[in-house]
Amino acid sequence: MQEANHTEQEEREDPFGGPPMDAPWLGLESGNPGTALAPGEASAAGSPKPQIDLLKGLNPGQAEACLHDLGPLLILAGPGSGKTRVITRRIAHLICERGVQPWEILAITFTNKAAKEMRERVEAMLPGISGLWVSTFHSMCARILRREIHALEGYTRDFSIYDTSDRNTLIKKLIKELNYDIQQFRPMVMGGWISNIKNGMAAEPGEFSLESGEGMDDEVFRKVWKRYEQAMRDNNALDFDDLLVKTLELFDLHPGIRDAYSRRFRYVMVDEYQDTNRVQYLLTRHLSGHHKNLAVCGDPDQSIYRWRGADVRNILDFEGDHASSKTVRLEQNYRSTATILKVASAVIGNNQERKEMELFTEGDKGDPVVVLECGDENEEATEIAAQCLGLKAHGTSYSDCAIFYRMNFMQRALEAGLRRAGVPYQVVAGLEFYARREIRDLIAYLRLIVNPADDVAFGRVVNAPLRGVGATSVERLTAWAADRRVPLSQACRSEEALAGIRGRGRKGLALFGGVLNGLEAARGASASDALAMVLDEIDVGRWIAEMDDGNSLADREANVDELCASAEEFDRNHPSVGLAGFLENVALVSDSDAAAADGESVKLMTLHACKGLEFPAVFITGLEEELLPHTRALEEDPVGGEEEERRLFYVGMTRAKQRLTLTHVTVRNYFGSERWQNGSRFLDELPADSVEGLEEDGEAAKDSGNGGLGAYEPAEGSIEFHVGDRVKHDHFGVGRIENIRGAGINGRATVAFIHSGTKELLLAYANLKKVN
DNA sequence: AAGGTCTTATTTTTT
DNA sequence: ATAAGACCTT
Repeated sequence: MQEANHTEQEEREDPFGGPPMDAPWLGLESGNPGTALAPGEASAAGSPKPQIDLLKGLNPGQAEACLHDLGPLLILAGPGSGKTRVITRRIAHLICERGVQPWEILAITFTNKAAKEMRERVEAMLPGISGLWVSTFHSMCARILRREIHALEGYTRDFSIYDTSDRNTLIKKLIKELNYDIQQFRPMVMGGWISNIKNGMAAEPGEFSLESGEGMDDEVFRKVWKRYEQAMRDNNALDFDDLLVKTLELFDLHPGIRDAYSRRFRYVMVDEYQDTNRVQYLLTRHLSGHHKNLAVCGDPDQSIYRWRGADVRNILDFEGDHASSKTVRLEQNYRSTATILKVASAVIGNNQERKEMELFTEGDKGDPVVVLECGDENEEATEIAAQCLGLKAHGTSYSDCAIFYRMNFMQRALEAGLRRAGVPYQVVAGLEFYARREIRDLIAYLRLIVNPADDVAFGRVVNAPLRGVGATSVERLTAWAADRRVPLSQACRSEEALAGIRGRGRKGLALFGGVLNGLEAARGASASDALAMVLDEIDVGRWIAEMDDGNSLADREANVDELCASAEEFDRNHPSVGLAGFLENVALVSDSDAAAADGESVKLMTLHACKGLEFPAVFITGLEEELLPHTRALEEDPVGGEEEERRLFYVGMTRAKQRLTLTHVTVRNYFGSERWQNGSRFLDELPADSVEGLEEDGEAAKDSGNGGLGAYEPAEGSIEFHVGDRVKHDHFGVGRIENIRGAGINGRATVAFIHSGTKELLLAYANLKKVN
């Protein structure tokens, strides 16, 4: 529109109307609005003074990366090499020593959690700083689009952001409308393809060979895809991939807009660069295109999201891609023992597609890595639980322990084992708050307020609470609305549309129309006010009382309260941003870091979820063929798949600071049936001299049981206890065994202590001694 | 429009 | 084994 006329004009005003940013939707920006220094003040006062000496404690490589000024920079950062430190110090250095203004720096991370951490660390060094952009690709794009999307045909700044499930809902509807069988053409699969294409995994839909291999499927797919794109436009909605793709489109179509951004960002930094996909690569290129001061940081060996479109080549080819780029290797590790590092390095050394790295540490050698073979997954769980108890007894906190697994189903047996042993645990990641039904419905109401064209949101709530509006009524309404190219939220308030619908459905739709009318007033309201209006309008109390999912009313009430609280908090932190900002926050900022409110508990997570974390004691379970390398990864691509699985294993191992234990079982229960498991090929890659409990050449080299290290071998089974024995316990004193149940590692004795009462103790840890 | 039965698929997950 | 979802019945 106006932009089209502008494009030839090279100069364009700063898209932000001058620093600092005027719409800190997502808290992307450092500095909170209340205390932020106006940029004028900052420059008038000269460069801000850092709280610490910015180069203090940095090793030569770190310092070099930190001091790098102009031109492309590749930071190859091994695990535990202090890369976040380097990035944050470099930001501070640019601002303090080189006179760079905060708003001239863009730092991109992969998760909101990482962005938050980075922002906090910069703020700690430079209190009061404001205007710095630290954000994820998605948040950044959402922010750019809110400002610029009117330049793209068919969208307004009130666009909705669809998550994966919204996307699938829409695709399902479209497949049905096209009269295809959703059993044959699964919405999820179709959605996945669309996403893959957008992420640049395939340039054209035709390049996808579909499983059934028939040309028909390809045609169906194209039709659905096309229809989907149209529907998204009609709904004024963008999915996660669109956020990036549309921004790219915007830059391609409107060089003036692109230039305004790339001029503004004198320095661009991208963290976890090994996980960028094609679209992110192109965005990065555009944004850093003017000044060419692009610094990327990452580790090819930790690229584990290929299945999601990440392309390691982006980092592997960085040097070839950017003439005169400088490369810094961060190879000193500050996390793990020398032994763990040696083992991990040996394994990853088997990968071909990588950059050679020589990790080293000045730390201790530490204990050998322990390999444990267990009978089945229950024994595996019990064994690990036992080790956790043992570690605890020796002064390690439960929160210092973490258990990783390749697949989620393995979580169950582990949980059960920990519960049996009384070890407190916490599953990291888990189900998100916003995935709950009542929350999703309320969000859909809010979305509908901001973006009346959002038919998916409409479909979600038109009959929630129940108004007697069924599939037939909605279909009728949809047909009417489609003819007139009008959104459902408008159609349901049209007399004419309702005339074509009979009975309960008509009444319900009219009722819903009334609700929407009542919510008109919420349009310009703050998040919490709008939410309050929704709650009032739909009579929440009755609604959640009638709801019949597996959850208790109290849970649902608590969830609603929590949503209210988070809306209020958002309003407090972002005054004058309003409802649209809150919705964006909800869509893009999953509150997984809020769930990480740890405590004294062992952490359970998938190998993917462990990236970026560290723990003194790490257990990696399921080192078995088919599982770690996972069969499906190998099927897709035997070589690349194996390498990616090896990287996954490497990421897991390098989380460990002190102790690393690897477990595998002989029989594992898979979806109901038992499966015999062979040890993982990766076990053969462990250097024997640094590992304990490894089978030698297939012979079951059973435990040589030498104590000393990680395995707190429970009393070695050497001491036999019987009912009636007098025993001594370090803490409880002397007592008599009343009962024994279970055997081996599970053995528990009920002991009546003279001074401490009767206790049931796990023989494995109680460290009981016989006394006469 | 709701309830009951049957089928089906179950890597990894952020945004 | 299990759970979610689709289909069919009332």
